[in-house]
Amino acid sequence: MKIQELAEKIGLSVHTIRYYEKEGLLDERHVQREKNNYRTYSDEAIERLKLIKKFQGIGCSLIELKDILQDHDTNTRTNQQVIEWILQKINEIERKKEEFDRMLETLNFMLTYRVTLETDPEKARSLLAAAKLNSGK
Amino acid sequence: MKIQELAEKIGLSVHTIRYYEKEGLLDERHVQREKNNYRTYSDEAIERLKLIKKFQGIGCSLIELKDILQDHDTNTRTNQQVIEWILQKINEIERKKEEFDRMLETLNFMLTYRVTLETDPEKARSLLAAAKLNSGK
DNA sequence: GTAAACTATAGAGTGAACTCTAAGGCAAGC
DNA sequence: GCTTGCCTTAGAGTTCACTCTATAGTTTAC
Repeated sequence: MKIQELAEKIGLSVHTIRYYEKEGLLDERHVQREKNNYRTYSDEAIERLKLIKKFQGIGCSLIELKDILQDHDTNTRTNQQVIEWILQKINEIERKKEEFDRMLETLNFMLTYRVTLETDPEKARSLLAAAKLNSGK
Repeated sequence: MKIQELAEKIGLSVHTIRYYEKEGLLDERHVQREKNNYRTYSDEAIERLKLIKKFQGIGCSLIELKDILQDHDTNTRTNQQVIEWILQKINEIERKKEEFDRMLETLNFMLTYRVTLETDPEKARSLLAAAKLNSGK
């Protein structure tokens, strides 16, 4: 498939896809050239780009991904190093999930405050005051 | 308290704190000027900056935060709009948590693959092949 | 009283990840 | 065969969130 088709399939711009290639995130398994110099993408390219998007979603940089996503036979990283990285990422995500839970609590309080403000501003202020006392503990 | 003390307390640089002020994330409740033009920060500034850090951790931009964190009496946003924003954020976080769970699955698979590769490369390749079949379903 | 350490400002520089532009080559439809 | 649209490249521009520099004024410690 050609670049635009791929772009539409995965929701990236053609610019971004070419940029990722330039940054070394795609290799010959994902993209080849035709006689006219046009890029042709394999189905593996779809999977690869989806994986990149996933990893980006959890806050990985492109450089990090480049290092890690390379096949085991290219030896910029040893298998042990990759295992270390994966374990670390798993840990990071666990911690982020906890952070999200704390954030949900904060947002829920903000919501209660704002909703109360609509109907009973007096009560809202007392909620705020109570929260301040709690935070100061 | 002066800027450096605040910076040390919350783990930001003095540059960043001044930058946040310039971007409208702090107001007179958080920072005032002394006769010598030095900034003095209230305890509320600590809370505010901690909150900003929290929100940043879940991927909010500073512009977004500026809009939302302003007190209800400043009317760039109505209370209803803020409530909408909070509900949307809660939703976003719930979805992100799901994404994290899927990501953990992916990472766990990658880990299994890499660990297997250490001891039994043949088996590792069959894991990969099985995964490809599954992804194509 | 002077040197070191802090404060202020304006504005330049950085790095990541795009995003867009210009200038040209190929391809498909009429 | 020509227009429209997609493809190529190199490289410039953008945005975000800092981060740093230069220059100058103020405060503190000895």
